Amino acid sequence: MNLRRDIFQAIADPTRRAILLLVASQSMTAGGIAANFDTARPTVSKHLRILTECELLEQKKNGREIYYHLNPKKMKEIADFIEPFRKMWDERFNKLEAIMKKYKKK
Amino acid sequence: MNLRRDIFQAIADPTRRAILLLVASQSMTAGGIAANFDTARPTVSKHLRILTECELLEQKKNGREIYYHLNPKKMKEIADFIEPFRKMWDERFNKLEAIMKKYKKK
DNA sequence: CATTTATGTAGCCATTTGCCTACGAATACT
DNA sequence: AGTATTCGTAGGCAAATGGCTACATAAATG
Repeated sequence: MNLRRDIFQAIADPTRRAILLLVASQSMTAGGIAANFDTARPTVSKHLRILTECELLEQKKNGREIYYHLNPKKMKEIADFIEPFRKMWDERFNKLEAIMKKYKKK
Repeated sequence: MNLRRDIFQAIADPTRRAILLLVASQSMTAGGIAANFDTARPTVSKHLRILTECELLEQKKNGREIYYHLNPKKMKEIADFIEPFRKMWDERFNKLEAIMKKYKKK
């Protein structure tokens, strides 16, 4: 399981999306994360590796435990992709944009 | 090439993301879309099928031509996934939210 | 120091993916 | 009618994916 390591590929797997949501609020150990899934621990470990390699997650070692936490900057890259489409459905967004323009002028 | 047809899987492929961006501003025919890529036309056709099956694209037949156009509602589903993470990087978003609250109160 | 605990890695396997070359179906053109 | 054009589908293939069972490594624990 190598090659093709980009955020979109990473996000494509349901388990990996679940991991991201799980770690969003607080950092968790590899084991703690794995405990939330039915798949074998090494399988989750592989998912963590993929998420880490594409920098959606970051590690922080603490003794023999490894904590994983989200990297918001990388999450933003996904948002950036859909941003051009946003105006196509979100009127509220346009309204806010308009307000923001006024706000900046002041 | 069957099974597992969801937006995230669809978005995972670079060619398919390019197609979405291409069709964003205007609807295009299958051939017109394929002309923008180096891959064989049937390959692009398959990508179009996948995007259509997961409802990111919609077809509109016109004679022997088939026009593809974006379905913003489905694009929003991707945005919905990252929405919970947005506050982690976008201060501007928070600022706008604050302003919006005031705005609504009036 | 031997043992348990927390993780990652190796290697194997079935399934899925993306791509290509025919080929088929339907509509337009002469 | 016969031919050209626009598309989708079938089938085959190499590579990637996700999962599992050992096994390796490294840090706590008794």
